[in-house]
Amino acid sequence: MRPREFDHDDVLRIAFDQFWRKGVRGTSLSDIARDAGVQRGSLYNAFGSKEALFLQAYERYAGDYLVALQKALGAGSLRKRLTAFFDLTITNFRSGSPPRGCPTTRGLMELGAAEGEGLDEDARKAFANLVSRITALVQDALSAGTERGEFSGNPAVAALHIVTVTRGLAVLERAFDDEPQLRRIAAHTIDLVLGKGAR
Amino acid sequence: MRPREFDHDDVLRIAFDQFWRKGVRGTSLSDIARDAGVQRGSLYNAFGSKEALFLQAYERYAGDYLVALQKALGAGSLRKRLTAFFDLTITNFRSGSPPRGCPTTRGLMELGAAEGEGLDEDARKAFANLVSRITALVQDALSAGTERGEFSGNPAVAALHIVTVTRGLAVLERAFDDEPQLRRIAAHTIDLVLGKGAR
DNA sequence: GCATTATTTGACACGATGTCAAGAATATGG
DNA sequence: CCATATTCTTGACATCGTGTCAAATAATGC
Repeated sequence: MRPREFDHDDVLRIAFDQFWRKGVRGTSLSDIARDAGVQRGSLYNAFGSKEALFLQAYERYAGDYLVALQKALGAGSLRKRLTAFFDLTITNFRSGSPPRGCPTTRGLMELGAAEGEGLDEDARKAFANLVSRITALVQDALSAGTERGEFSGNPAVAALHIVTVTRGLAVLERAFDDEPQLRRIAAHTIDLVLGKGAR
Repeated sequence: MRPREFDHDDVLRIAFDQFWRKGVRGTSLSDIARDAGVQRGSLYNAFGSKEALFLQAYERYAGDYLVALQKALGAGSLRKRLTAFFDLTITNFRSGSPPRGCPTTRGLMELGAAEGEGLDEDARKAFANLVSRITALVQDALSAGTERGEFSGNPAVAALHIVTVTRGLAVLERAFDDEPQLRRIAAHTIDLVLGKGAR
């Protein structure tokens, strides 16, 4: 067995950074190989394909992201927790270098574009998995809020609605580049969910 | 002046159909040229680039779509109108051939992927324009509902929230392929907005 | 009829993905 | 301690897609 000459995780991080900055489509394996100081063929040997590499890089990121979400959703009043959740989401869209946006959502939409080709299905499942886990976190927070009387609806469908809004924000972000507007929508959503909206 | 040997609109329709079915990335100009019985070079001459062709094909479609939306949002009680709006949106995701989803959202996310390249900006504006027009339609419906006492919030931010949910649904659609779930989220959103939710 | 102008056509350059065979480096077994 | 097997690396190659260009072509206006 010949040992690998590069660090698996380093490459995933470098790849994710490139995908984030230039999009999946706009990033070539040559770019990543150059940045990582690895031969292009080695990447194919280690990861299989560009899509497979993206998925692995993305799952790495998703793990970190979920930890941060869990933290944001676990402290303070329900309103505070939801506010922190949206805040983290929106901040995440706009941190780092342009062109901004949600790497997950963008990547998924790009990958899913091709016609049923196997890995397409893997991408779908990976994303569905992340959405489900986020939804579960939100649902837990709402359930806890229910016990404390801060929320009195159906946590399951309410959580799904909230996650839907965050995905919608990821799309609007790319259209408007208007952070205050995103935050207004987020605040309005929280008001609606908690029933303290001006209606 | 030598006359064009193909019909401009026909090509836009054929192109949009291909983009819809295979995604922007998955469709080559050769595909479109073959389908349209036109030489690839002629497409470049007439439309400039793949992105420009997509944008034109997309604007064609957006026009039709807005007409349908206007119709859906103009009849009956506010609840009926919003229901028709979401219904049209979700049905639109799932009509036609796989891989389904919202052509607008998908296309935009794909196009925006590349790093600031000029046309990127055009795409952003085109999409922002569509979102703004949809939002205006929803806002009008809400305003009318306000006068009739069916709605008592801020139509501007409420409309934006509703449109955000539809964009979120477009994303979730690609992850779950679960129409009833989308409809549940839509119904819940309407309940929240109209204040008749179980909360 | 002729020049003008726009379209068509085919060839070309370039870059990206993915494959492959041959070479190189290490671990394992004798 | 050496030989072999196994894996990684490397560079070449095939294929496809975008976009450009010059030459050929076909109407239109004078």
